[in-house]
Amino acid sequence: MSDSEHAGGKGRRKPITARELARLIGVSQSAVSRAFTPGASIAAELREKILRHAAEVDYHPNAIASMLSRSRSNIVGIVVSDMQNPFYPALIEKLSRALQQVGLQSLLFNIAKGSNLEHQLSAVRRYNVDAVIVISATILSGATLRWVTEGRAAVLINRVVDGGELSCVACDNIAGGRAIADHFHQLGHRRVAYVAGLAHTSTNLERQNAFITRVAELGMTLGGHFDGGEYSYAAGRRAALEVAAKGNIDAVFFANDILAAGGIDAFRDEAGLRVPEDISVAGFDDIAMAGWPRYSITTFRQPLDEMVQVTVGMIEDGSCEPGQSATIRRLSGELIVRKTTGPFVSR
Amino acid sequence: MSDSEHAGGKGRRKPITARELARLIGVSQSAVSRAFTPGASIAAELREKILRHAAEVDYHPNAIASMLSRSRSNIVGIVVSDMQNPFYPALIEKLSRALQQVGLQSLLFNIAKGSNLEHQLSAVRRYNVDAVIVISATILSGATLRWVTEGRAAVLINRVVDGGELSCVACDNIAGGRAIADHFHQLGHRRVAYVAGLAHTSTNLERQNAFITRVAELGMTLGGHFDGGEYSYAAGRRAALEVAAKGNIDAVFFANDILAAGGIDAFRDEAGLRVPEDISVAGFDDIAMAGWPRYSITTFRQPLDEMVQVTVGMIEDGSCEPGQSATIRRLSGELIVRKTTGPFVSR
DNA sequence: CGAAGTGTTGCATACGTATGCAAAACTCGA
DNA sequence: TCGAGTTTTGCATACGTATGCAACACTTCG
Repeated sequence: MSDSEHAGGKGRRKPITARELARLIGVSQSAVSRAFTPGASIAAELREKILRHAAEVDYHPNAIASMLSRSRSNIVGIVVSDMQNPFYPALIEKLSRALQQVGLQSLLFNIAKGSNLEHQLSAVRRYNVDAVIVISATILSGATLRWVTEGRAAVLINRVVDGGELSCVACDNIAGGRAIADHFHQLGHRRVAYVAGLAHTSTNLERQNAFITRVAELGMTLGGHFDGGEYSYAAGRRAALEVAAKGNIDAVFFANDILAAGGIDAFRDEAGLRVPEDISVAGFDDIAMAGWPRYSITTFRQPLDEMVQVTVGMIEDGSCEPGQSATIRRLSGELIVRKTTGPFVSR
Repeated sequence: MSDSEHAGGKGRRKPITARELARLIGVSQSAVSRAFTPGASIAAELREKILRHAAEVDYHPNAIASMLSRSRSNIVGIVVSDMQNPFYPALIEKLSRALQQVGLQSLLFNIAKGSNLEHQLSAVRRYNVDAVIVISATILSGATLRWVTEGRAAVLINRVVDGGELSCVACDNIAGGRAIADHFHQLGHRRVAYVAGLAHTSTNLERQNAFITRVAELGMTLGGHFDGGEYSYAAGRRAALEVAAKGNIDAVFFANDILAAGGIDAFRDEAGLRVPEDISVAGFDDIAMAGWPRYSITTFRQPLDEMVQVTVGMIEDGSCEPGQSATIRRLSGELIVRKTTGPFVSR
């Protein structure tokens, strides 16, 4: 039973290295490296020869060694904390695809809500990610700032931080809040309510303030302001029950679509209200489900593709590097009127 | 304007290395390494001293260098191709959390449906991931097998491959298909239909065959067998319209909940059928949405937590290494009866 | 007090690729 | 044919940590 190297057994055999391949062909290891480096100084002829032999012996450059040598990982850390809201998976999917498009991989840091962030942050740092994308409303601003102080490229998506040191990409929540208020007003509603997700998050504050301000400007009454405590279906349901219990509300703006979905179900099935005949409901984000007939939620659409494009652009051109002054990109969204809002009917 | 090293500016300053820290304290670089390695041979006293100084100068071990040195990355590649179905984000979230729990990070490989897999597979290989978890029904069996032949630890979730060379973790789809058939039969339905997602996937085949077989055993009639072409809301809707057009069907088993959701909406809103009075509907997976009152789908629940636990276990104990004989773990699910199925009413 | 045993530390090197620099090969015009 | 200019190639080293091995310190027992 010979144990020669071409045994081809099932065990994990050590992959071939650039140096071995080089010796095999009779060139230098540098040549192999250059053959796999686009734009490197190498004759086209030699490159092809090397690539051909590489394919034969199944050589793949070791990305780890490359990272160490170049002090660059080609990996982007994506920090997320809530994958239950379909908006985030949708965003992550588009992001990771766009990043792969430009040769970057996505290392997922799925941070648990309660646990100590410090420990998780240290993981982000040990892996020398080229950039960090934070897609989370729940991370404390202080900790996030510390990363950038640490000197790492970073982009916050769907969240804006005041300090002016972090680059952000977000939808124009102000315009969104106003648009919903205008829409309610146009339909004839006069007593409206707002349901928050997480009260202290920037997205919530922006939508909330814009909505409330516009409501006042238009002479409508803010009949209530509720806080779900989280951006979830269950929270929307709870808030809706409070709204229903309070009574005398024409229209409700939920801080996002998942809340709205929970709210709509609670109104219809638990509070005995018809939507939109008895009460109008609007959400935010325009997740896929919002377009389904069972919900058909009037909402403010976030420009997902554009957000992704801008974010990847910032990472590519280095404009989110710590040296640069932070960019804040506000992308405009779009009011999508569906069937959860309708004209006011006096009762 | 001095340019000294403590300038503390905003630019990305190079992180301190173990060797620098060592010189600073007056110990060897090995000592620093050992201080950060649990179980290494080092005096508790010295370790504490090193860790204290490390915290002061903000030293973090470079994970890249560690990977290269140990030929082990502590990274698990997660291969996904469809994040639209909420089942997958939910699974990924739980997986990444469980992996972090045991010190592993998740590198996300979000493979595009149409594009050439070869290119993406090579990325999986260049990063020396310790293991690969495939959570995708759409990857070709041949390509997947090639990875393992390549000699990498791998686990397939929610998909079983015949060759016996790959470890798999899956729900007992056979029992699920049977349970749905039994449930339909108990309710008095006699003419049933099946709606496939992707026809050639193992999950689909198992659910389908079990269902159809049991339907025959119980003396029911298979009134139709439809193929959505993908596991999506839109596909479910299309299939439901076909079912409705065909007519004379008592109950439909959709291959998963997303299909079922689309189907239910199409029955109710487009075909004018009541669910479950006119037609019963069952799904599979028990995604969060299936429990919402608007849908309240009767479904077969996959034991998500257990699947994650088993998968991480296989990676930890190395039982999915290429040398080992492949394990196939079948986890039992549970029929969840909700409101989309009801007793047969003669028409 | 010396020897054996145990626990701790440092030295030196390996991991696999990238790249500055110099040597070599090639091109082109005089 | 030779030299200047350009492209291509190889050499040598750096990247930062882990670890086998030997040296060292310390404990314990005879």
